[in-house]
Amino acid sequence: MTGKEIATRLGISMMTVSRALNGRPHVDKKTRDRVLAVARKLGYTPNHIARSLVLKKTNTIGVVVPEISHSFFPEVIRGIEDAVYAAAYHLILTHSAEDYSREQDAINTLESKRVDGLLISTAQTVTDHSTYIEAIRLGLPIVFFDRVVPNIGASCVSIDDEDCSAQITEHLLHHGYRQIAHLSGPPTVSIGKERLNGYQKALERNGLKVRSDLVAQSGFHEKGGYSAMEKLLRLPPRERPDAVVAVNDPAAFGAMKIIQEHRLRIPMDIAIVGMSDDVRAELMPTPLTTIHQPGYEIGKTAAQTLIAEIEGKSEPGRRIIVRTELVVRKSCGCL
Amino acid sequence: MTGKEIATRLGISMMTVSRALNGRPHVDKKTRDRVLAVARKLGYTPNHIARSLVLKKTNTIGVVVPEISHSFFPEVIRGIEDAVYAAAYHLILTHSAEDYSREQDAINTLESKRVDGLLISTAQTVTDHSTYIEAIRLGLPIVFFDRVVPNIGASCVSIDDEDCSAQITEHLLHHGYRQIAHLSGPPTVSIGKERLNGYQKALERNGLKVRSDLVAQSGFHEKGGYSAMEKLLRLPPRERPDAVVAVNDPAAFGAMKIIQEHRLRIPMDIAIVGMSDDVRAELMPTPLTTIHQPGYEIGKTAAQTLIAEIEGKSEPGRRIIVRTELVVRKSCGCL
DNA sequence: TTGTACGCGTTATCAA
DNA sequence: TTGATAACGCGTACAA
Repeated sequence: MTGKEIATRLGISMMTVSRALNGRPHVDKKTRDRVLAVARKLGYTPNHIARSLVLKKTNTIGVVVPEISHSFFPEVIRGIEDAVYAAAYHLILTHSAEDYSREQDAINTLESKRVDGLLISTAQTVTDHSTYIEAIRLGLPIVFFDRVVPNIGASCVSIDDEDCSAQITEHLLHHGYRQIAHLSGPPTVSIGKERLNGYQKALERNGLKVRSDLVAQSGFHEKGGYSAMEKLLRLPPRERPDAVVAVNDPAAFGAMKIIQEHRLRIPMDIAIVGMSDDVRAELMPTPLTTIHQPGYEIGKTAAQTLIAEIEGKSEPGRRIIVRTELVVRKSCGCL
Repeated sequence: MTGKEIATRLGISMMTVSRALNGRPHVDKKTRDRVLAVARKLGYTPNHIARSLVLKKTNTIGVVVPEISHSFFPEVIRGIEDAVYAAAYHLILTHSAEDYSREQDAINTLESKRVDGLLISTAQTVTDHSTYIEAIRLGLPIVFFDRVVPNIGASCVSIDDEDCSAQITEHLLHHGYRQIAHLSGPPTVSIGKERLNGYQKALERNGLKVRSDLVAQSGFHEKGGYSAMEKLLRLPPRERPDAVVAVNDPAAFGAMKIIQEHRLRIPMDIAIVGMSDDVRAELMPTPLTTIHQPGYEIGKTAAQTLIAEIEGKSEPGRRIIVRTELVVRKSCGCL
């Protein structure tokens, strides 16, 4: 079913059909009604592919996430979907599985599919930003979210990672902990670096030295948290941490597991805090103190920002910070 | 950057460029190398829109899920994404937010975008199947997953809901429970109906009558589970259930909450089981016995089935059952 | 109000 | 091995 068929069937021109179907002016009401009637009867479906080709606009945005199934990103995607739906856009979803070359693959195809813009949260293994820069140079708007790449001309939507990390570290300091360790994320990813910075600055602001033996790289997952914590527990008793700031909740879960296997008590022997407020955080044997990261809002804001840029209503290169909230539970020992 | 530009720049025809770029035969090796070199230098990106228009093939499938953020569907989507990526297809994601008209909207746009096939899990409020039937009639393959619509010519991938429900009900029966209640899903959705059937059949097979006062409609969410259970707890003590089969884990969580508010003990006073194996199930104060639903596998299988049908390698109308597993924890009282 | 010509970027077909 | 032509379905610009 094409517009042309409707046209010949009605003995009118394709143009009139097009105008009628799109609710454009300059078409007689009677003609319009006849067109709409025939269209409905014949089950006409407009062909967005053809339309996109001539208009050079797909009303589609491409999304690249590093991971689909861990509670935070689904929330973000829901926020994106809501914003995108409200603006009558659509969403091609790809995931990089934390793999750089797969991410590049995704970006290339998304470009081939002529999406109007890109929403990206970078993979852990990303080191080179040339793909992003090239896309931007060619006029394809990009908005980064959560794991962002600032200062290359793209807008970024995230929480203030450094500040969050400093805030939760200071929460521990104010409650008397002095040997505070950090389970750090991959240093290649923005949030890994910034959360480490926040942790260090909080210590320094409070007159403590940063001890490098108290920083263990865990990555973002439970397994990494487990083994990084294992390393810290091997320190001589007097040098062991009395509290731990994990780069995110899953890493904290892994750490909590091995702490318990060592028959140490949380928070009495070791306090621990996370970041992200995973669904599981409040259900742990000792509920986890953490920072709530509003995934839905991050997604929605990122999508709205991107669409505004696509439509020329907003300039690229903005840095948008979404507000977070400290959620105090039992694992930090102050309740 | 278009193929035509490469052609004029090299003084050859567009067709030769096309052949070279797509690795087709009948093009001189030297010519091919020159084309590829220029393409790279100029940053040429093939235009899938134009290609799709002439080929009548987008290599894209549309996915409609009722809900994005609740642990099961993200798993499914990850499975879909993996299968789709492996077959060099892409994925347009939409969500219906359990709303029928929004689902129809999504299907219509997906048709307009000329996706090669549809992967659907129906919204709760769906009553009318004509949109699906019409799409199938027009030659657009559909595969339903999880919440399926059998017997309309589309393949369905799901667990055997009736059997699962019967199995977990019999697990309770074998352990001596006799007044078993059911928190049921919406009767309009396949899994709601079938799980109710399974529950009833299990009772009947074991010589028990189904008591309608022990069936309370909870829907799929925590809140519904809470209020449905509230109703059951208002029964006179002797008529109260000694065990509960919830239609899914979230409904069970809601029920557990009010059971505890009534200072009743799980499983001593009331045993309870769920279905779906939510991430939170094992972390509840009393870990929940449930049936593990392999979301990743459901998604992957559904996508593979759809792609096979798109490519004519498989016939529609198949009924694929994915294996499940009973996960026994403390809430059923047999540990 | 309506219609005509042309173009969007690509591929299939057939001829050279 | 190469190229010319037509076609995919629609919208813009202009003319009638």
